[in-house]
Amino acid sequence: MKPNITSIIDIARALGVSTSTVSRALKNHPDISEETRRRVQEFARRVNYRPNALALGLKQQRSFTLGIIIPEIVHHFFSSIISGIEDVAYGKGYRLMICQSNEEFERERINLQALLDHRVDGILVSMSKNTFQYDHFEDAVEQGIPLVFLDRVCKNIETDRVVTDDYQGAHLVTTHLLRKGRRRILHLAAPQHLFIGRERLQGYTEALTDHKIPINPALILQCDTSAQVKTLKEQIIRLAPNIDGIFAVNDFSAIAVMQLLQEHGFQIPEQISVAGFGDDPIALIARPKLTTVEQKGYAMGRQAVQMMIDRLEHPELAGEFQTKVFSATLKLRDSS
Amino acid sequence: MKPNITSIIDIARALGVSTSTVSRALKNHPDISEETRRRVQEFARRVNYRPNALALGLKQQRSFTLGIIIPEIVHHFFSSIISGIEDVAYGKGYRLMICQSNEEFERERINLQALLDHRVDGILVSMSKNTFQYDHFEDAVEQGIPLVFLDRVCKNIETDRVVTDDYQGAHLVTTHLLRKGRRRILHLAAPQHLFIGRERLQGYTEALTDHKIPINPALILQCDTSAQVKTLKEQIIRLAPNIDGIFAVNDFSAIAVMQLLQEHGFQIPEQISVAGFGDDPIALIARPKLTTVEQKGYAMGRQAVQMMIDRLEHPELAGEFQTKVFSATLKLRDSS
DNA sequence: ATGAAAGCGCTAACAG
DNA sequence: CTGTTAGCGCTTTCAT
Repeated sequence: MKPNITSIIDIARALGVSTSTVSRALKNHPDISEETRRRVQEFARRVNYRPNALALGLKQQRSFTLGIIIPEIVHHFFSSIISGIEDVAYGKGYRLMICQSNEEFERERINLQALLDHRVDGILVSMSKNTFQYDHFEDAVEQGIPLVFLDRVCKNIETDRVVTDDYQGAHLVTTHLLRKGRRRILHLAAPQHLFIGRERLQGYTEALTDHKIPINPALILQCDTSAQVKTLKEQIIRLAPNIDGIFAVNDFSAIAVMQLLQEHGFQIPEQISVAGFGDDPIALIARPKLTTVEQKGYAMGRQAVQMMIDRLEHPELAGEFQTKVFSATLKLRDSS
Repeated sequence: MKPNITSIIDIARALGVSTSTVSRALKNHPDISEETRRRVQEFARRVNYRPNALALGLKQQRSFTLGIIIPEIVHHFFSSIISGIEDVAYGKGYRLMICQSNEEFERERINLQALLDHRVDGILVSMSKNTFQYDHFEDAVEQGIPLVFLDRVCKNIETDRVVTDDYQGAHLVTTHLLRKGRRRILHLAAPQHLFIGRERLQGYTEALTDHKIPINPALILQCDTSAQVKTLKEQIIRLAPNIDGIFAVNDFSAIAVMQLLQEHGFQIPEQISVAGFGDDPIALIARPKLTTVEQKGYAMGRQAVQMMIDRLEHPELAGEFQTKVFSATLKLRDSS
């Protein structure tokens, strides 16, 4: 930040007017004479004047910057969310500060604080897997910073939310497996303190119940990463001969388990049908192509900022908090 | 940004001292009495005081924020870069503003301007594919904002750079294919205005030349996305019977072409060996697993911020600009 | 139609 | 050891 950047003061000095005149001329204030406005704007353009966003933010108590905290940017779902957010945010003149929690609570807390320090106008959050306490979110809300939770929502905090209908998606895909004649379906579940984990498990169990199939707890494993599939390798292989379907809570574990089974000679989908959740691009790379549930990350991101900006720009019609639910659709492919 | 956030002024008022005393006490200035320091710090902690980064930035002409412009966050390579950047930047007290150009020049220009408006201290850039003019970068440099180019460097601008040894990587993988006895190797190339495109092509051609194999221009196709593989489908299939190897400029096109060939009955690697570049996680999902060149995104990101922060914090030893080259290593897998 | 002055939150030179 | 003052860049009353 070198001093050789032009400020409103430089322009004022150069043109022999006051800074207030320059300020007004620049934003087409009606009080300013045509002549002065022209001179100022022309000069500003010539010297490539750009307002200092820091000064603006300080003055207006409004930074036109939004914060984002997501678990891991490397996951396609989250990066799609970011793209969605970015596309509408930029269009409306907002900038973004993006942080990753890396699924760590402490990092999430620090990130949140950093965003507050920078006086962002609002924060979009997808909670880390390892967040079990919520004071940091409460602090933000108390300071008057609106939050919008995305996908990984925090039920203990009253805010706007944007989620996938996880229950419905899980029900949908489990039902699909059942219709294919699968009866002994293994569920690779997400941690149960996560709302999405509970919802997807419930979709699974209720679909089974709808088909009068008793729930077998031995067929519910907590296993939501490919690394965990490796860890639980033995156990899964032991189960394999006795199952005919798998519903994994995301595509990573779905593909990992599919490949594990293939290495052990199981035919997918002939012997075991496999389905995932999320429709990550890898679902199309895997062989067989993975049946999965589409989750509309990009659209969810757009929706989330939309709600945020509405709230920021129309605090009067604040009203109640909203939860926007995106329904999930089945992507039928070759693995089931 | 509600006014109910405590400022240094509130603390001063509450404790009956001046704001400068508070400011000094907070940063352990030696002039302040033990007693006052304790009182101030205690109070600050109690009311959860946090300095306003906007005010700080304005005052110190230094925002402790870095900008990043990358083509697309959804690509694993770029999100790894971001993770690397983030990990060291946060450790050193810098925050990040991340922007995507979506491979559009105009978006890149706008993003750059937005970052300058926010008075970031420096900008890390990986150029868009469609950037053919560089005035926006020059402007930044002229304003005294240091740039560091990452991977997609701009040769026309004098700055620090962090790159993969694309030439060497391409030479390595092509040589590998040659050693496997492949002689008619198709190269799916990146656009030639990109430095990486030229370097990888050159690695390919020189490896062939080293083996006394004449370059066949018909075996060089510009095709660096899976979408383009689809577009060039017919042409590729027509070539297929006459080739025995493929070196693709990245893993997306490598896998797309591999799957295209498989659908048309070609055996990989028996009939045609395929190799990519980048070592994206999809290389391990594809079947056969893709031979590729590892590109150390995370490490490159770390290196790039490191150089940036060094430059910012030690302008005195500014010296010449540096280019840090990461050598590429071959990931031998089943597709070759 | 324009300018002077105050203030957003903070720091630092200068005074005492 | 502490306070006063000025100023970072900008907006906005309030005068004129």
